[in-house]
Amino acid sequence: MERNTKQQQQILEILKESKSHPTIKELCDLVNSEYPNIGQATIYRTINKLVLDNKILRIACPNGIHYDYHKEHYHFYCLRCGKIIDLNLNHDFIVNLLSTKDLNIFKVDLLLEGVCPNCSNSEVEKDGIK
Amino acid sequence: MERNTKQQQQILEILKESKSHPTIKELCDLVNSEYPNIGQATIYRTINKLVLDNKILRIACPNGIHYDYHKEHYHFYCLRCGKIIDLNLNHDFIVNLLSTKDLNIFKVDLLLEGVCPNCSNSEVEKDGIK
DNA sequence: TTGTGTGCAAAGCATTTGCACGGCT
DNA sequence: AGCCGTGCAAATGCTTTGCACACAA
Repeated sequence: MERNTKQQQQILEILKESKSHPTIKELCDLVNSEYPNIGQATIYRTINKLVLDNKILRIACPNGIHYDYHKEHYHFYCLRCGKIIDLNLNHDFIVNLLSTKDLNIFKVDLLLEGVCPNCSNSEVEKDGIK
Repeated sequence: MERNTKQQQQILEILKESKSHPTIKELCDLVNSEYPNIGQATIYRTINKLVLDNKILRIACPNGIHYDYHKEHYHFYCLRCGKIIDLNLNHDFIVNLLSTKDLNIFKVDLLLEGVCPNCSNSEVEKDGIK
């Protein structure tokens, strides 16, 4: 039977409170700065379980995997600064868009890539994406 | 200056001819079965370059990264059998859907996850997704 | 001819795993 | 009390890198 341990609650809480979309490494640092005795194996095991249980989101960006507590929204990845911006697209609309197919859609994984307003406005590297 | 080597052409050709959406490992096997003396470092370097140059697609699935020669289409990942199915969604439509934002969209990364018709019809594991 | 790309092997990381112990239930 | 989850450290596996050589330009 499945147990609800203090560590799992604490890890989920840290991710929930994090404003950013941390990578595993960043999450380990966040967790360990508050709870130094949680081992990284536990963090990996917990995160993997949470993803499988659909309790958190796994965002596959060009610069690696990020995690997000909130669900039912999508993300934009800035190719210049790497910032991840939350998008409030209508979830049902997108699912409807795809429901003409004879496929049972459980999950929509959508990541937009481009240049965020900050980077668009900056004068640096205006000659193109690298 | 950038060189156009035989190895790069051969690797791209193998990926182009592959009907599936191979992982790096599968691609290495495919390439080496035809060209045994291409080293895996070369395959990694080539693939990474091709992705950066937007010549091939990098599909981040729950079971790992897959690659695809064809562009301008999207994918469905079957949570049961892991098969990847090409979707012919209208690219412009999806981009328009998102263009209301003040973001410069360069690329749309869309992966649908669910159960494919094959797996839906099969009697096995009909009690749910694992 | 020149310098980038390749092949090999080793290094470097990220992630997983084995095992003994701790603590939910 | 029983047993799943944890912590530690080691193992594993994937990806990158250093270096000498090959070959495209």
